[in-house]
Amino acid sequence: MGIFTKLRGMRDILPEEIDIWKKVEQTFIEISELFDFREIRVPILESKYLFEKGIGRDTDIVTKEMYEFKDKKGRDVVLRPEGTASVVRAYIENKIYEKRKIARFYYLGPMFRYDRPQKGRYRQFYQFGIECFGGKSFYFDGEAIQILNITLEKLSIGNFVFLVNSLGCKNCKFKYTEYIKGYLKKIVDKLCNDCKLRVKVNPLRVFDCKNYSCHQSIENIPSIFDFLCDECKEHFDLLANFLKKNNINFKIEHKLVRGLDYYTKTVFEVFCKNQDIAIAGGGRYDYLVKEMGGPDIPAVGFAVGLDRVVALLNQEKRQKDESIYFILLGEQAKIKGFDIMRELIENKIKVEADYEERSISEHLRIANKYGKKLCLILGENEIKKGVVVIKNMETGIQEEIKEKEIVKKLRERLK
RNA sequence: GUGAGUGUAGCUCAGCGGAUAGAGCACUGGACUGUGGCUCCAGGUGUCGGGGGUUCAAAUCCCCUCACUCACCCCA
Repeated sequence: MGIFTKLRGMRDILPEEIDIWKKVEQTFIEISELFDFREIRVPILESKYLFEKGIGRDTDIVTKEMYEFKDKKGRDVVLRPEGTASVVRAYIENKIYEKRKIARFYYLGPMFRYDRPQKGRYRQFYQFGIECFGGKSFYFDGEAIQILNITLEKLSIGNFVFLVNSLGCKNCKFKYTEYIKGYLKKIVDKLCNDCKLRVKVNPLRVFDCKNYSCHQSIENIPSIFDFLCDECKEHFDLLANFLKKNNINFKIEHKLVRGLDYYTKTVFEVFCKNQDIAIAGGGRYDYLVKEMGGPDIPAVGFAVGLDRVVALLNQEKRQKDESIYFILLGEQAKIKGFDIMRELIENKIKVEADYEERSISEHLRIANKYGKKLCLILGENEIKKGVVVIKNMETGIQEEIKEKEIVKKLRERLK
């Protein structure tokens, strides 16, 4: 090991893994674009206050998980911990609402949270997300879930389920939270230390506690559904009906609460049973645009943890080296080899060459180790005859071919 | 931020107070000088994560530190 190592929670994504990353990203992009979502690229560095306002001042993300520092002018800046706040900012700042009734965006890129790393969790991680502004119909919620579902299916991610809940509108959410706070205060002695804190900061989070005794204590706690107004209830019922009709594997989870303050009405999460981990989360945020200084416009979106999706796919398979290994023996062959390679790349045939002086045995051993299917051999003998040898590494069969037929023959042999 | 576990060869790991620190795979050279995989032979495989301490003696025990892994909090 050298002197330098990567910072904690950071990672290198090596070429072997890149194909699968590209596939995951491309699939999300493709499906989202088919629903006419458009890419938006927002800065990685933003003002700290954007997230205090957006995510919530008391959330864990803001209080202890942001990479924050002062720039040279003393401004408080942070590496973005999530994408929604930035996209909302851009939506308002660029007055998109003047141009479009419904505005659909997708984004892609690194996010940063100063957490302790563990399985599926890094300090720099990657998210793909969509945000749809301007629609309050449940169909927009359904569309977001549908996009996620189609993409995950297309990627052959198995064994996942959508957990769905409603937090209600501003009024319902407030009433319920106050009720729960009162309820918990009465039984506070039975709760664990973490939960005692939660009662003050975010009472609904007590639902997520894994402590058995806490679980018992709140077993009979009334559900949010007893507090939903008619409109919220209808919104949720219609969405549930939509999901059923579209054969989406979902489960109503009354105790699903998400840690970002801005969510209202629909919240959901994609939970993968194989890894026992959530790979995506999202929901509706009808007041955020207004709270951040824009007009009163509802919105819904989700974010996917790409690292986690890639991890699920990575266990499955790896690809073989598809390029051709070009063996060049001697100086003359190298000179001539460049002419041939030029012709190959013009015909989109991938070729790898090693220009070091090596014996043919060594070259073949290397090609074998790399898992090459075909080798191209060019040495003095071949130059004299005006030919090149194609060797199939699986069968061992070699054939001499005329220079002019190289592209044609390689195409045939690559099939 | 809290808790647990692990750091020894390129990789996977054994050694857990005693001599010059080991195995498998990989790697390098040769048998085989323009033909890989198979076999055989010969070999480097090393700040034992770093620093300090205990001891005649430390990879081994103790303390500190760093890194990784997992769990909690929280989240993708």
